[in-house]
Amino acid sequence: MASRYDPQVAEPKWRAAWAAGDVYRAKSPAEAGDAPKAYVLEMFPYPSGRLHMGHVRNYAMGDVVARYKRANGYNVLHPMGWDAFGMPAENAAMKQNVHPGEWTYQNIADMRAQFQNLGLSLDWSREFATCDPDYYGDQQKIFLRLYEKGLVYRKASKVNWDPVDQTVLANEQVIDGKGWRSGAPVEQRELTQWFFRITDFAEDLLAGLETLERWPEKVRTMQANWIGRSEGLQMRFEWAGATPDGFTEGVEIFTTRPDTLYGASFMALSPDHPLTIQLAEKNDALKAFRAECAKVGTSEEAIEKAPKIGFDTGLTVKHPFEDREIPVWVANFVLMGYGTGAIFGCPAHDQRDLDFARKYDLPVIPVVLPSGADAETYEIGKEAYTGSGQIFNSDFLTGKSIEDAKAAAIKKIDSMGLGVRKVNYRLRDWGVSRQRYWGCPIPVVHCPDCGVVALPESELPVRLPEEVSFDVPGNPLARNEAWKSTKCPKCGGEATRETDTLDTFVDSSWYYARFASVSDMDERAYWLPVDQYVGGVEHAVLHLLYSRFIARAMGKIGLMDVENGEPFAGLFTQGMVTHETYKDNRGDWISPDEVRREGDTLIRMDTGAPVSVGPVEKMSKSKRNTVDPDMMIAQFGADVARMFTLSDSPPERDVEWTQAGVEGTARFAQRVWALFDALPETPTHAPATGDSELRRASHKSVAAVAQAVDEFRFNSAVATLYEWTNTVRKAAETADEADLVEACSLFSRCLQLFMPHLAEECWARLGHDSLIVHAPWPELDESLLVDDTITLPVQVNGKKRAEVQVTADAVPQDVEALALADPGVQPHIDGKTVKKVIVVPGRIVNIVVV
RNA sequence: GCGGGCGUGGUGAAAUUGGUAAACACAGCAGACUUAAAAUCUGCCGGCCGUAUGGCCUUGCCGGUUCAAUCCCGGCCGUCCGCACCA
Repeated sequence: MASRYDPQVAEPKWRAAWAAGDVYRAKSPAEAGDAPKAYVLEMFPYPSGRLHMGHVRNYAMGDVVARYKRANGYNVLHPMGWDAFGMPAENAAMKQNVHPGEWTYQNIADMRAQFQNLGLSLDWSREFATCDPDYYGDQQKIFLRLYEKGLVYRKASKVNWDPVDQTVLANEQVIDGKGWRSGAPVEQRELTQWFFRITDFAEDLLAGLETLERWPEKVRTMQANWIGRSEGLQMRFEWAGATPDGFTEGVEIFTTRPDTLYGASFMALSPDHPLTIQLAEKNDALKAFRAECAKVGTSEEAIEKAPKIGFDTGLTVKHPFEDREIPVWVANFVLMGYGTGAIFGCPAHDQRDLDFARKYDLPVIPVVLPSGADAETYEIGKEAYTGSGQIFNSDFLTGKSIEDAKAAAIKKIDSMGLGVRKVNYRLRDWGVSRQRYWGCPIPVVHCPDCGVVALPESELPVRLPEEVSFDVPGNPLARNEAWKSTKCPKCGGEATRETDTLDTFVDSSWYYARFASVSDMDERAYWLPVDQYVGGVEHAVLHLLYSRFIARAMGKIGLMDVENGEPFAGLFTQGMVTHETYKDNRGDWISPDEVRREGDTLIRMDTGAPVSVGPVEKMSKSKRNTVDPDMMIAQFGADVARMFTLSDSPPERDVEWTQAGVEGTARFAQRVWALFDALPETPTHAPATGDSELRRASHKSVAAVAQAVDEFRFNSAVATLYEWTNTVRKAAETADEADLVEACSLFSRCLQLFMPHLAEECWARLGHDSLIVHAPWPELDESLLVDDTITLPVQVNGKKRAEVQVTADAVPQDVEALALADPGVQPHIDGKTVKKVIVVPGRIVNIVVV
């Protein structure tokens, strides 16, 4: 009597066996001996309290790699922990009047239980949460050492202020002018903040991208653009007329187009330029103009639509090469944050400058001549010319190419002592101060006598106070007088603690090193870098850039040592899990489990109201199109849920969760079991010999699965498993027992990567006492991977007309003769001239006739 | 505006990267088993013509290179993503 596979019975049983054997614990370098190491890591989760399908897919992918590496003899580190600081805990505290720590640790307990139900091959012995004092205490140590090295500093600056979360945001965390978490329009505020000197590493972070061969091109491009290197000239324009106080030297500008200096027709200062601010103090009209500029929002649309406006200061500067004066304006499109906050305008060859010049009737002087244009008649209309060409109207630069002219202009300016070649970066230093409670306290104190004083390491960790209230908005630490008041470590006098906490992205930028070892650098050096990192693209310039920076910075203070400073040697960015969306006739979002299909239409289960199907979108609470992993595990088992997230789409692409699809995967699990169930009671493990179709198919399938997994093509690996199952089922009736048992043995070891519980069940059914997780990856019989005879398609003028059977080593002449004689080919070449016959050995024959 | 990706059956997709387009799966259709349903199994399943052997067409559109193009080149169209007043 055939039995059904019951995941509800089998899965807990095997998880218990794995736990009892502690089978996923990473070995120490000494225990590992000669085995190579493999550090496989998925981006650790925020403990929101609920697992979602995106987690399942993410961790299932990492698990395939970890299991594959383990089977191939690697010493694998595959840890799990929690990115546990952050706003949601404080929001919960405000809403539910619960301590953020209590809320967080409860969520961690809940999610850990959910994770454990997935049967992932995780080493839980290294688990930690970033809100553990042990962890953030070490982070404070890192902070202090970076401070000592000058890689951390404090300065007053305009910062992005999120009015909803009531905190500062880093540039990377402002998306379209809105806070990345709250979605609220970000305001500019002047605050004294802590910064990490990431710009010190701009060049290195950019150069390092070249070495990351196992990273997606897309992510590398995004980071390169974010770092935004540009080469140019930084130079000074000297005053022609009046000289403002404090600016006797002139005005510094940065340009990437020194070749167009002869086209300069105005200079523009940022509204926030120190000179502008100084002038505005004595000039009400300019003051009003600055206020006008400040009114324009920071949102994408606002900037896009903002008209270019300017204010003539009445000041003039000298052209460096010519005897002429250039007016100095203030213009709203010049940013204080880039270059020097001042530019020279060359309207002919820059669209913004042209728009500005046309509006204020400033000269437009073309100096780059497109090839084919006539220098006498060439004019600029509404569009600036930014293409290639030859320099003209430019004295000593005339006739040169743009590149040559740039070099010549820089050389000349340099020799005149007015400026130097300069590389500028778009990247800004990383502002890490956050005015929040639930984060890592910054370990310094403010002393009225000594100023900012770093705490000695012996006083770490600086713990968060337990007593905390969220009755009023703002930072609870700032009004916690008992916690704030302390002694200055330098003079012993009364002092107050720093109340800013660190951006939670600091927590996540070194956690992978903490998994490798708590303090022992030897083990950190052994495990790092992470060999395979898996996570979402949304961190392309946030977490992934910060981590690359911190890895380098920690290298400087002796706490990390990785080649090229790169913490992640391989990166894979996975797609999301999506689902159809549903709305009822009132326009409310409906959850999939409230919807029932009746014939061709969908209705609400409770009211019977019609339901309309919307677009397939990322699973989200707001659209209510989520599917709960726990429910899926209860219904189908963890193996099926995991398998399905990998089966239908390439891993980097989104996968649509469908009920029918999961049911298909569940049927597959049953077919697999039926196959093993039908084996003899005690299968004999006589070595399989010979070259039966089944053996050939099986060995080829193992090779195909291995290759697909190597290349992160899990959907293809799954398709191979499906196809292989069909083959074995068809062969089962007639196959030799040894061949059949061998096929099942090979199959179960491949299946283990995707459906580990079922694979264990199958392995046990084959009569093994040991666990399949200890089974090595199968050795292949190479001779079975190549066929003795092959079928070649025969084309006539590119159209397939027949097939011929040939031996694998047949010489082209024989193949050609066979093809020409084939009855299927004959009618198509009869009466025509065979011009040429192309024989591609092992591939195809093409006969060209006229 | 700049940069990048993608476009293949009703659907998700595959194609050893120049060599038989549509593997595998979902949905659908037909049949077997069943009193019936579910489950399971078998067959069909890109389009057009044809009872059929078979023929013609087909990888967003147009063109090119080649014996041969989903793959390479040029030009369009659509779509998604990233960046964006960065001098």
